[in-house]
Amino acid sequence: MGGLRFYNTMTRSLESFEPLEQDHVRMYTCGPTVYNYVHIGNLRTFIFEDILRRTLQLFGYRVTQVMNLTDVDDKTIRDANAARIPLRELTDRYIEAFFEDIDTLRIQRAEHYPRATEYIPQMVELIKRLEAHGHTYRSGGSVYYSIATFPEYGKLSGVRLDKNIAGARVETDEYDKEDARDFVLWKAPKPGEPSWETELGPGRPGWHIECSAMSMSLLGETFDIHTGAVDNIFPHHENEIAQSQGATGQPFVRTWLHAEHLIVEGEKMAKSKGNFFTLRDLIARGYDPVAIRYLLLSVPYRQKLNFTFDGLHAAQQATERLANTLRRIETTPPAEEGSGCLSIDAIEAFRAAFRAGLADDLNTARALAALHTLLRQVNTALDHGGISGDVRTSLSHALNEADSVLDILPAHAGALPDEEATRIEALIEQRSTARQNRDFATADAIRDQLAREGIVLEDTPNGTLWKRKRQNPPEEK
RNA sequence: GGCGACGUGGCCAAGUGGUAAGGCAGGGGCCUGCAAAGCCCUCAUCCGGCGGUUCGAAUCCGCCCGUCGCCUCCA
Repeated sequence: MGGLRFYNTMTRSLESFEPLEQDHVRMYTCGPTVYNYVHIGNLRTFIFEDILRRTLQLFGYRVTQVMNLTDVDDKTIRDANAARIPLRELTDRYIEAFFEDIDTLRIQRAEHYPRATEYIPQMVELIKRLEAHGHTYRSGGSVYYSIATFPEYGKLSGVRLDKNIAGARVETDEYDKEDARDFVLWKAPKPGEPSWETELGPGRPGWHIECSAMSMSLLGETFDIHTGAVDNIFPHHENEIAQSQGATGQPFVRTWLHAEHLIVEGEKMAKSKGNFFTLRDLIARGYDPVAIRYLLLSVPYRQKLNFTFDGLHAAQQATERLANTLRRIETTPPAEEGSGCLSIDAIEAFRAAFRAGLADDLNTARALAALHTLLRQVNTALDHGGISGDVRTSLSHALNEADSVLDILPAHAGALPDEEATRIEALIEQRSTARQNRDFATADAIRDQLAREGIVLEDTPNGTLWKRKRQNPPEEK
């Protein structure tokens, strides 16, 4: 175990990772605000968190991951009101859609998905602790955090609020803050907004408090890793630190990891630019979820990821090639040990390179390069000496290990002799007979017919294989 | 105005002092009845530009040009 290195936003440096508990990592990953379908930018971050989680597991750690679901905020309230439905109905709908989407992308489930509205008592409790420590003030029925009482404020982001007021947009303050830099912990009730009766008075929570309350409730006052996208660094995570450490006096988080943004065709993704995509949009255009996953994980998380349809096409080709090679391995009988065979050394070199890539701050590009190199060696061996039974077992283990993190190889579907497959195989049988009789016209007619149905044939020394061709997405502009 | 990231072949991208991984696309060849799949060869004398440090830099320093992001609720 061990050997992992992560770039900690707090220290702005690469650090060796050691969890507080020897074999156990506790991490909090900022989740979605459930007022709409998640977009591919959100998913890039979730996939980074998935790779993080799986890498920790690969390196022997038990992981407890919490991902919050923000189900009360300005936008959820706005959209529920617009649709004239209860807030809960709106958020239930998009929570369900969220789980569908992460399943589609093979993102592993976290251990906990707390909803903000179910942690109101914990938030109130936390705010009371902050009050007891003198970090807050009340005004107009709201409770505010006084930045001036927390000297470390700004340490994570490097933002110095006193220095960048000029030029920044000046917010017209809807509430009554003493200082423009302060932020709200508890919002006074407003007409048309949900409100909770609490010891703080009626109202609803501010955005930042939920993450402090839920993370500490489920993971303890100090835990190992906190993640999100770069836009969360300021003010969200900065405020979380102020809230948590202001209340407990203990360090909040040991390692902060932040994913860079995804941009589209070189530009920030925005609904107004028409370059805004949800997972559902891409699936509807015929793209394969595994290709989308591949693309989103292929660029290391601290790099901006430029999402393009060319890139998605390339990802689709790459995943198809991986699948083809895997199929070759499975359908080729073991060879005798000999020259031209795949060596155990090649597999061990791959395992080392793959793990080294991930250990280096989740360098997925390096890990993928190692995988591609191995699979080329596999194909070369298959074309020449072959793969012996023993080597094949090791290969299989190594590939499973890699895919336990990447999850981009096709699932072993097993033999499923449904009617469709039976019919196709009967046609292939007819074609084989025709080929044996050198009746290529008939053979090709059968192949063409199947091709029109989206079935691709491959004649190999071990018989004719078939696969379903992925529907070719329409050309993008 | 403040803070920050980045600029490597047609596209994506690794590499942070020792002489350019990997993928996609392209070209040539092999295999095949023809395909498909796969393999082999090929594809950056060069890493935004100009200086500097060094025996040696894509990698360190300075300046310039360019792109992108954050600056109170956007992952």
